[in-house]
Amino acid sequence: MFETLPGFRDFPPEACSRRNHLFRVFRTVARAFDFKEYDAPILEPLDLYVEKSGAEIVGQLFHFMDKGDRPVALRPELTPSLARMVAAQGNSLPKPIKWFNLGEHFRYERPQKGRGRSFYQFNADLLGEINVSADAELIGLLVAIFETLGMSSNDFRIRLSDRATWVSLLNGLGVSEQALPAVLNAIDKSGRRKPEQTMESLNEAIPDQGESLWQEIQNIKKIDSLDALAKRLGTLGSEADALIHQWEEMLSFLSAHGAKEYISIDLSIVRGLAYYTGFVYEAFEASGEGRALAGGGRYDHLVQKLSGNVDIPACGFAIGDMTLSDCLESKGLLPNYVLAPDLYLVCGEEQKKSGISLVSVARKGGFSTSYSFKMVGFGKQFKEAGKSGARYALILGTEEADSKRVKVKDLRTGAEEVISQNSLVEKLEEFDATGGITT
RNA sequence: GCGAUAGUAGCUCAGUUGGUUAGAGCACUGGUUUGUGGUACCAGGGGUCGCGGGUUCGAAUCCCGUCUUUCGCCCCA
Repeated sequence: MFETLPGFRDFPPEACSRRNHLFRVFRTVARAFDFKEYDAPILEPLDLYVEKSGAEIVGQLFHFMDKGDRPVALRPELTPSLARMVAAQGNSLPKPIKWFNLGEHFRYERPQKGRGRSFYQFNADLLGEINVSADAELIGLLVAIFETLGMSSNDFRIRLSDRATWVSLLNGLGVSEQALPAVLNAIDKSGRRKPEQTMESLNEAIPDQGESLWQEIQNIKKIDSLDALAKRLGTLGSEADALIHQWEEMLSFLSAHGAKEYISIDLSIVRGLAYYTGFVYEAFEASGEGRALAGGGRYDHLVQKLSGNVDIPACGFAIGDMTLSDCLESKGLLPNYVLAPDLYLVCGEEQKKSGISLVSVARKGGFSTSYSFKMVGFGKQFKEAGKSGARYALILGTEEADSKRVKVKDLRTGAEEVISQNSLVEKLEEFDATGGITT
């Protein structure tokens, strides 16, 4: 027997329909925000990812040499492909660019709760706009997706932070430009590491000041309101005014989006990646347990880094399907879908062929229809009709066939009505419009 | 890559100090039923007990290895 590779999943119909439910919501809400769907290759040159993330990334990729001796990798993320695409079309694209994608991604990592080697991600990015209203639009989209999936403010929260604020605060603490990436990285990890480990990392970045810096960082991480932030920034002069203004703008835009109730100001969010430049955020289940449901932020210089010539500001976020499915399931928000036809044909052996012709008419009229492939009795066929979950049985015996009619039985109410075969589709639509057949 | 946990039918699980032909429920298929359905009753199919080796007269059971699952570490784009 063969099994799926570790970290990969099969999707039999029920699981597939649950997955497609997520996809449907992603697409519908993204369109409501006027984001355009795009796609990119699943297989890319290995260097595309090395360029962005460094050589260490290779160990976490599915990669191999193709038959033309090209080093290639299954995509672990979409941003580099997006940057290439945007850069290729350069300045000819009207701004802002609002694009989204829904696709499978691959990472060669140890499978764990909420993390596999193959997973689906919804990516939304907004490029060519520097104003915070763009960042707010994306968080608005994220919130709208979660709300459409049935979650409320009791179910999830978005922790909002700002890299620019961190950079100013750290500058104020005497952290040099060169040491910044390492310090930010240590801050990002500090939430899931022992304090000693963080201090060690900080000492490496800034010799002998790790301990005092760690004290300050812990204080900053506790900031959870605009007032507290303003107080802390107060010592920085005019730079502080600009930062506070950005925060105020952001929060008032989020209010306008109806997203404010989901937002927690939380400076402990930094995100591991070096390329974030502005607001960053992560969505979590309300209890704070588990992996992030989604994450994103502003990355104003990444496109230039990857493309070499086109400089375009950008922000975006991604939602992974595994943590989200787990979360929705635990809240009973992933209903089991009934994959049922609308109609089921019940007929005598003599009427099989004309029955299938009738089925063909119903199908063209938009009604999903099944029938038994075997010659079995009426009783058996009714049993199968019931099991199929169909709303109506189409009954075609000698009585009906002789008079070019067909009996329609509402399998929920048990009521029946004999109608002309010519009017099948229109009568079925009528039955559905009035809530079925009643006696 | 490291540590822990588990693996018996499609699913959930029994299986005695090692002892005859490995079981149950659900699911599936067929029948009771050749014009009225999901119930009921009856029957059936389906297992190299994860895989490989070892101990033993005899292994689902004990030992070793290996693969896979789940959880944690590392990492988390």
